[in-house]
Amino acid sequence: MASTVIDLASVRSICQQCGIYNLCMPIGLERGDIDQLDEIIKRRRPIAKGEHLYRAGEDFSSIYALRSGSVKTYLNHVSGVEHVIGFKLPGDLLGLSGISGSHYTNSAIALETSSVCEIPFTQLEDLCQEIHGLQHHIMEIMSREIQEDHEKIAVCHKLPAEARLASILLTLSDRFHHRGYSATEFNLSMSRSDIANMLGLAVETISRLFTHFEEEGLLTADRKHIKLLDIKRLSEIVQTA
Amino acid sequence: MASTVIDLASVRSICQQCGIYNLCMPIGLERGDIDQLDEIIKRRRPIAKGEHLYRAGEDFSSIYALRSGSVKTYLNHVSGVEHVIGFKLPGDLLGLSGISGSHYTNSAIALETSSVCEIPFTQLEDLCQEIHGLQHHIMEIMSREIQEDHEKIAVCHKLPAEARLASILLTLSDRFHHRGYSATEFNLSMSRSDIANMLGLAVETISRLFTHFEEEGLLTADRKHIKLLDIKRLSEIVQTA
DNA sequence: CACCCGAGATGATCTGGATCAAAGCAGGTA
DNA sequence: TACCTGCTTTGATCCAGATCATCTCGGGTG
Repeated sequence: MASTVIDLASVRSICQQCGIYNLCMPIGLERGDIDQLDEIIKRRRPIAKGEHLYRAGEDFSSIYALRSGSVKTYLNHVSGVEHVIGFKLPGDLLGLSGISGSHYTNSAIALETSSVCEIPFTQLEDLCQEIHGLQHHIMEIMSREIQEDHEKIAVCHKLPAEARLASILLTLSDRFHHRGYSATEFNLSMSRSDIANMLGLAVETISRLFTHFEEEGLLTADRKHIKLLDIKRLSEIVQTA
Repeated sequence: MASTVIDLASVRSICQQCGIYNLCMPIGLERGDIDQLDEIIKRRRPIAKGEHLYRAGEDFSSIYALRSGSVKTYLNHVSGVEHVIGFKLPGDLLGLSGISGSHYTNSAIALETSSVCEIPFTQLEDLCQEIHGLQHHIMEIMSREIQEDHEKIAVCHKLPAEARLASILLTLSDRFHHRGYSATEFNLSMSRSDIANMLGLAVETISRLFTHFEEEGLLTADRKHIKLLDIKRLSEIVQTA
C-alpha cells in the first residue's frame, strides 16, 4: 500500500465525522466548539467481547460514549448474583451513575467487539461552562436515562412474562430504527439468559416465549437473528397486559 | 396579635435558614450565591394530601425540592394501571425526568400535607453557568437518582417478596436517618397498596409479610407506625436472597 | 473429522405469590 | 352514637413461571 498522505484538516474534528455524533451530542455546536470537545475526548482501542469497560467500585473519572458494538450494564448483588440493568447501543452514554460517588456503581461489559470514546468528566464539566448548550445537553441525556429507568421499573413490576419480552423487543426495535437500522430485523448481541435476567425471568421462560411467539407468527428467531413480523400485535400484548 | 415587625435581612436567604437546605443544595455557596438561588425559587403554598404536584404529560418548566411531607411518583400504564416508581422525602428533588422531553414523564402526588420549593429550570440552568459548583451539584443529584433507580430495578427483578419488603424498609430507615430522624422508628405515609405496587407484589402479600416479620420479632407495625427491632436480620434477608 | 462445550429448547413437576372471598378495624360524618 | 367507607388482615385456592432434568444444536479445536 502507498503511504497515506494525512490531511491535517480531516484529522481534526473526528467527532464531526463520527457516524453517531448526532446521537451522543445532538446539538448545534459551532466548528470551534466541536474541536474543543474533540480535544478532551480520548479514543480507546476496541474492546473485545467479554472485556469490561469498567467495574462497579472502580474510581470514576470518565463517562463513555459507545461508538460501535454493544455493552451490557449490570449490578452485582451481595450474594454474587448478577442483575442486568440494560443494554447500550452506539450513541449511548455509559457511566453516568458514577458521577455522584466518585466510583462507578455498575459494571459494563462488551457483548461484542465494541469501541468507545472516553470523555474525562471533569474536563467535560469545564467545557459545559464554556460551550453554550452543552450543559443542557448533558442534563437532557441524564434526564432521559432516568426516564428510561423508570419505564424499566414499571415493566418489571407487574407485566406478565409475555408482555415483558414483547416490550424489550419493541424497545430494541425502536432503538435500532432510531440509529438508522431496520426496525424489524436485527441481531441480538446478548444471550437469552441476559435477556431473562434483565426481565427478571428464567431462561427457560424466554426460550419458550420465543417459540410461542414464532408459533403465533409474531416473529421469527433463528439463534440471535430476529425478524419482527407483527409489531402491531406485539404492542397490543404490552398494552393489554 | 400584634403586627409582626419584618426584619428584611431575615426574609432574605430563606434557603439558608431552611432545615433541609443542606440536603437539596449541599454545596458551599457564598452568601451572595445563595441569595441568587433564593431569588429564582418560588415558594408554593402547602400541597394537600392527594393533590398532584404535577402530572405526566404536563409541560415541564420547573423541578421541585420537597421541603416537608412526602410525595409518591408514578407512571400510568396504557391500560390505566398505576405503577409506583418511588417515594420522595424532604430534600429530594422531583421532576428531573422531564428535562429531556419538555413534559413531565411521571406524576407526583402528595401522600400527606407537603410543601415544595419550585425551581424554574431554565433559570436554574443559567445560574449553573454563573455559580461554580452548582452545575456539578445538579449533575450529582441526577446521577444519584440514576443509581437509585438501578437499585430498584435490581430489587424488583429477582428478589423474593420477603427481601423486597425488607429492602424498602431498610432504604426508608436509611433515608430517615440521613435526615436526622430515627432510623428505627418512623411513620409510613404511604398505604400498604402503594408499597405493594412499588415492589411489584400484591397488597395481601405485604400484609402477610408484615405479620410474619412481627412474629419473627423483626419489627412492630401498628398501622402506619413502624419500629424496626432487628435491622441486622433484616439486612441478612436482603443479602441472602 | 470427530470431539467437546456452552447456549438453547423442551418436557415434567413444584411453588411463591396472585387471586378470590370475607371479615376486622379505624377514622370520618351525620 | 351509630353508621359508613376505605384500608388492612386473614384464609382458601389457583396458576404463571421457577426449577429440575434432558436433549439438541452449532461453532470452535486438536
